[in-house]
Amino acid sequence: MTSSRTPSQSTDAISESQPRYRDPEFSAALIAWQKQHGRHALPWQQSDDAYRVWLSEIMLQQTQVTAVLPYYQRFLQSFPSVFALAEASSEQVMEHWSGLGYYTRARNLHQCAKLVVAQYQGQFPSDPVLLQELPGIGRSTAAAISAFSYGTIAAILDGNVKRVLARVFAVDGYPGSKPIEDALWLRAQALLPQQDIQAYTQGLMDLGATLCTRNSPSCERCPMQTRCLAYAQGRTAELPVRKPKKLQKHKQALMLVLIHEGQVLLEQRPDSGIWGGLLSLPEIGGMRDFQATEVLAMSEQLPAARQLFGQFGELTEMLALPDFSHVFTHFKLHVTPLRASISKRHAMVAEARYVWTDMAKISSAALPAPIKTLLLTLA
DNA sequence: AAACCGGGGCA
DNA sequence: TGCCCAGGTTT
Repeated sequence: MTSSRTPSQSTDAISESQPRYRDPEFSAALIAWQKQHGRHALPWQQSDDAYRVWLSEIMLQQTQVTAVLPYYQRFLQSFPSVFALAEASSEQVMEHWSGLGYYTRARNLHQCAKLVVAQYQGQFPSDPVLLQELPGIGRSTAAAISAFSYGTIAAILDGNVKRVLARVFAVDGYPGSKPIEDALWLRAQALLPQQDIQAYTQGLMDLGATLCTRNSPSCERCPMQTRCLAYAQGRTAELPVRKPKKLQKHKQALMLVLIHEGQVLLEQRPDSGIWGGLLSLPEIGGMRDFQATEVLAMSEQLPAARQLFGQFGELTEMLALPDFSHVFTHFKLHVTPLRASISKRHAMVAEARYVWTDMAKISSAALPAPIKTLLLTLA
């Protein structure tokens, strides 16, 4: 089998096992640019103390530099070492994080400090593989910490770096997808310099944060301009490829509007789930997923509606009111309100979760906004 | 209103 | 293992 290999196959096999896309000029240009034009005055750049580097990297996840600055300073004052942080109470830590957002970061931070003290005598490991086992530290953050603190040559790949690489190498496809992300990690690793890893890593971050921005990048000042494929192809606006918008989920619900002598029938919703614990209109069949192209098959549900209404009075008429919809974070709810009239209200209410409520009190009742709006138009 | 985001958590 | 989410900010 080996003897049948063509020369080109052999070459491919070799290049597979070695870093591909090697390009020493890329790192050289980036390092030179960083030293001259990059950011050097940030507080966490004044030390290679792993504790400070780690703290800054965690704070900078999903948070901009300007927002982090005051928190970083205050945090260091109160917790000057990993030991101080490990010994602090959760309340103290959360207090200092309060306002930064993404509070699981703070919980992971505290837990991580305790682990570093317990497992590593307060010394953050220099091996990115070990760093990555700690809570709140992923592959990219581990590489950044070890590079800045110990000079370890390891690749980062955060959102800024993805954007830079996708543009410079005109990488098509959504960078969040597995194959594209894998390809970008390969690039990031192959491009690593043999020295100046701090300036290189900082340069990647600076370039993405200051010049190679999402919108209207400053290509005229970019050290990569002559080698940027997206620039050459006039595609900086379309690269990196945006996340494919996930198709909207739709749910439908049939809701009953039973109004009699100035009162409306409401139902207490379960504590969990949408509109948890609020009063709402009684619902038939629950909220069901449906395709946007489908038409609500209301006729199938009319018997159930008739039966429910019948518990509360002598049904005389039912008619569908106009549909309305309401957008939630994860789906769009389409509601068909079904209006009923009764000639006489039964004395007994079938279940305690149903309550007759004065229409005059609707505006001050704890109802979901779209339901309240509907009822107010009927009042 | 819609895109974006590193890591965690869960199918 | 791979996908999706929570919980924020920015455009």
